[in-house]
Amino acid sequence: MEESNRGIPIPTIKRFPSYLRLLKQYLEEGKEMVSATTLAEELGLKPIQVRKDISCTGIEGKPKVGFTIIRLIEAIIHTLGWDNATDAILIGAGHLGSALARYEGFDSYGLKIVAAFDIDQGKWGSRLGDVPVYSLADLQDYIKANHVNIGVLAVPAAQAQETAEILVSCGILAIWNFAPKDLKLPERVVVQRTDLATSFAVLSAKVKRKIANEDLTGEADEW
Amino acid sequence: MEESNRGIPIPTIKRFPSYLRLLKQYLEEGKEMVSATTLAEELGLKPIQVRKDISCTGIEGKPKVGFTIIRLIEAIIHTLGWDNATDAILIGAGHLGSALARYEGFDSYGLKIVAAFDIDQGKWGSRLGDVPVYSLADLQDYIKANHVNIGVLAVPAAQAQETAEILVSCGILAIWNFAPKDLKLPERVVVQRTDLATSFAVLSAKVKRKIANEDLTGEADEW
DNA sequence: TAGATTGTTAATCGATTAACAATC
DNA sequence: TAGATTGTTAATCGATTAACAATC
Repeated sequence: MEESNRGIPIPTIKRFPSYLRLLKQYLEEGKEMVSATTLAEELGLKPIQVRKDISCTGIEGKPKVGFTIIRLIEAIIHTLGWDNATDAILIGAGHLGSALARYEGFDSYGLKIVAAFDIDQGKWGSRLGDVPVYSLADLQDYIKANHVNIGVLAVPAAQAQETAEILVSCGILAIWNFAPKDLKLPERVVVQRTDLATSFAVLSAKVKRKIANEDLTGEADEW
Repeated sequence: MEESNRGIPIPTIKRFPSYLRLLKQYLEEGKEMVSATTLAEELGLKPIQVRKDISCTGIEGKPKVGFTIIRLIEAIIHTLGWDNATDAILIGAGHLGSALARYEGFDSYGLKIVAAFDIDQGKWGSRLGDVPVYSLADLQDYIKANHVNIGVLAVPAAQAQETAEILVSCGILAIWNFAPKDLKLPERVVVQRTDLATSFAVLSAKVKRKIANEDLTGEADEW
C-alpha cells in the first residue's frame, strides 16, 4: 500500500534527470538549499510543477528556504532506482553501439554495460572502450551466467525483432531499443524506445508550429 | 485559419513515425489498403487512437476496407514536413556525433547533415561517412553561406550551453540537443532534447513498476 | 512581524477512450 | 443484405495549473 500501483507519473519521471543534473551542479558550487522557484526558473518550468514533482520523492521543504539539495539528489536517485547499478548488455557493435558503450554518463544512471555482442566475426575479441565484444552465439550463456536483466539493442532495424526475441528467450526482462523498429514482444517484457525519428518528428512539428504562429502574429501586426 | 494555432497533438506526432515505418513495410509487401484495426494491432495501440491520429493528416478512409496505404504515407510525410529535405549541421565529431553523421535513416526524415564542426584540430579535414568536418571557427561563415536552420548538438555537456549560444548567434532556428544538459536559450529558438538519461529513467520506472505490480499480483494469488 | 515559499485541495486543460450513427 | 470499419460527438482519465491556508 505504501507505493501505489500506478506509481509516479511518467512526465514527472522524465523531468527527474534534469532536476538531478542541476542539483548536482548546485552542490558542486557549494550550495546547500534551493527553492522550487529557482529550479523552475532555471529549467523553464512552473514552480508549482517542480513542487508537485518533488513531492513524489517524499522530500519535504522548508517554507521560505526551500529544499536541502543533497537530500533531494539522494531522493531522486532512489526514486529512479539509480542507487544500485544494473548490469546491461549491448547488442550491436556498430557506430551507435560503439558510442553507447563509450558513453560516460551511464555511471550516474546506475547502468553498466558489461559486454557487447555482434554478428560480425571481425569484431569478436575487440573492445569498445572498456566493453568486450563477443559473438552473438555466446549471448545465452553470458546472460545466464551473469544474471543480466537489461539488453540495449543497437542493431539495424531489419534484425531488431529477431534479435529482441533472442534476448527475451534468454530471459532478458527489459530492452532499451535504439533500432528504428517497433518491437512486438510479450507483455511481460519492458520495452523502452529511443527513436531518432520520433524525436526529430517532434522537432519538425515544433519548427512548423513556430513558423505558423509567427506568420499569424505577423499578419496580426498588419491589422 | 486552415491550420490551427496549436496544431496536431505532440503524442500524435510521436506516433507518426511508427505508422510510417509500418506502412512502408506494407507497401513493400505489395499491399494497397490497410485498416486502423490492423495498424493498431501491429503497434499495440487502440484502433480508435489510430483513427484519431490518421484524421489529423486529413486522409479519409473507406468503411469496411480502410485507408489507401500510399496516400497515408504521403499524408504523414507531408504533415511532418518531411517532404522537402532540410539541411542541418552537426556540432561535435566525437563518438555520438560520428554515429549520427553516418546514420542512414535521416534521409527518410527529410534531414540531411551537410557538415560537421569540432574544436579538435586533428579532425579538421576528415570525414564522418560523407560528412566533412570543419573547424568551429568556420561555423558562422558556413551557416550564413549555406542557409542552414538546424543544428545537431553532440558536444560534451560542459560545452553544450556555450556552443548552443554560438549557434543561436549565427542564426540557427532549431537545435537538436544530444548533450545531457538543459539549454537556456531565447524563446524563439526551438530546442528538442534527445536525452539518454530521460529515456533510461522511463525504462527504470517501468521496470520498477512492473516488479511492484508482479509482487502485488503475487501476494494476491496467495489470498 | 512581513513576506516568500511550501503543500494541499480544487479547477482546468488536453489526450484517450467509449458510444454510436453512417457507410461501403 | 450483414457486418466490419469509418468518423463524430461525448465521457473519462490523467497531468498541469490555480487558489490558498500553513509556516518558517
